[in-house]
Amino acid sequence: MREKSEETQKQILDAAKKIFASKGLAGARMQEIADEAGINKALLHYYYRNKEKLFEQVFEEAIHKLLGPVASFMADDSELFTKIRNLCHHYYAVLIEYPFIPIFVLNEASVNPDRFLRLMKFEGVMEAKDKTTKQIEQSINDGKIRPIDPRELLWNILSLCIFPIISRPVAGKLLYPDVEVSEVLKERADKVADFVIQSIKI
Amino acid sequence: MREKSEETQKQILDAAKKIFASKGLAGARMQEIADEAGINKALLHYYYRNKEKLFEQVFEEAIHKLLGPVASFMADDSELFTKIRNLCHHYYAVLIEYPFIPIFVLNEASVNPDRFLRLMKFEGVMEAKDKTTKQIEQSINDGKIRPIDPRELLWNILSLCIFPIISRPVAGKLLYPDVEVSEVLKERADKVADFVIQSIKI
DNA sequence: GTCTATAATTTGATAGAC
DNA sequence: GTCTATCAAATTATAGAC
Repeated sequence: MREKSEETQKQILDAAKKIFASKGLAGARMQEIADEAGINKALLHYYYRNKEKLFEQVFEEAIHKLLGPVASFMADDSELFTKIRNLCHHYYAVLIEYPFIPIFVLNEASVNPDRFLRLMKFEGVMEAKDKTTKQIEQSINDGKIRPIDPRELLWNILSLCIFPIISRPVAGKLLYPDVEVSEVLKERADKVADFVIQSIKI
Repeated sequence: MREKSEETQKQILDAAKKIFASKGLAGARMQEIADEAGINKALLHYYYRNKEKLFEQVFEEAIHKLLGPVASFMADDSELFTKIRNLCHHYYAVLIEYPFIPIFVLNEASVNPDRFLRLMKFEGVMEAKDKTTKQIEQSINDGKIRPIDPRELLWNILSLCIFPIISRPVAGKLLYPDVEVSEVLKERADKVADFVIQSIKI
């Protein structure tokens, strides 16, 4: 079936991504990950010395996928409404694939906020944020959007992009009992962008 | 130091609250809870037969504090914008006082959505939601607000009320490095209500 | 590289003295 | 009611054959 190590490695990472996503770090079982990858525990440990290392791999890859583009999107020269739309789409796309990121980051952040802050600085998020902040202020001065604290606006966008992902299991059952929530989420990026733009446009 | 069982019980519940909130059910260790409570594991098991039972106790108490009043607010007969404002204020008021509840609930809800759903039904959240949903639809038909899927609107309000609380440590450092975030949060309820109403009003 | 079998460790839970 | 000591089960991790 499988011939190469690279192939197995990918299977492991995909399996780990899936299990970590639904169970979290503590709740995930190495056996379950091995099963999902179609191999056994021993081989899993052969590829990744321990569970912690495996998680680090998946997590850092995920963070990079999330924050790298966020910084790029915020730092580019597109018009404000376009930028908001791009940001929403990106957040939803990545977080649907790595839904465990927010909860894990938030858990860690409550214990050690500086660790995540360091990662954000490394990815260039701070400068990107400053640039977007200036852009928002400029848009207000130009009479393009109503007055609003840029920090407030950014926090709102983050809330509307991230919270639905982490609340998906319960909100899905509460609000969308008869629909496939993953489908709802896919369409939600654009609707959230609309919601934000509706709120700030003159 | 301790004389009575009631006192010990409270210490246990407070400790469990704290540990479960930061580690989740799977991540929490009975030893750690015992340490935090200033007792030993055996005594912990004397008060609560097993970890599951202890968790149930803490979880249900937290849910009740959060959802009971929410259901009342949603079920009352106030006008839509007033209701939105009330909801935002209530969420912020309660969650500023009990900031551990959301992470705690979301952690577990991701793993076991049905447990949370059962509690929501018990607290009467479903009926309250249905009533507010009808109210939103009526407001759209009356031309009072722009067309929007009620589920989408409710999910947005929840996001804007809950996410800032759980992201406070990291968002605070990112967005408000030189300000006291607790002060920002206190004023935020009204601003969030404004943001939502601005987005949906005609 | 991949497997089976097993060691080592963690941790929830209990027995029994005081 | 509270403790020390210990068991039993679950789970991570490794040894060693192929």
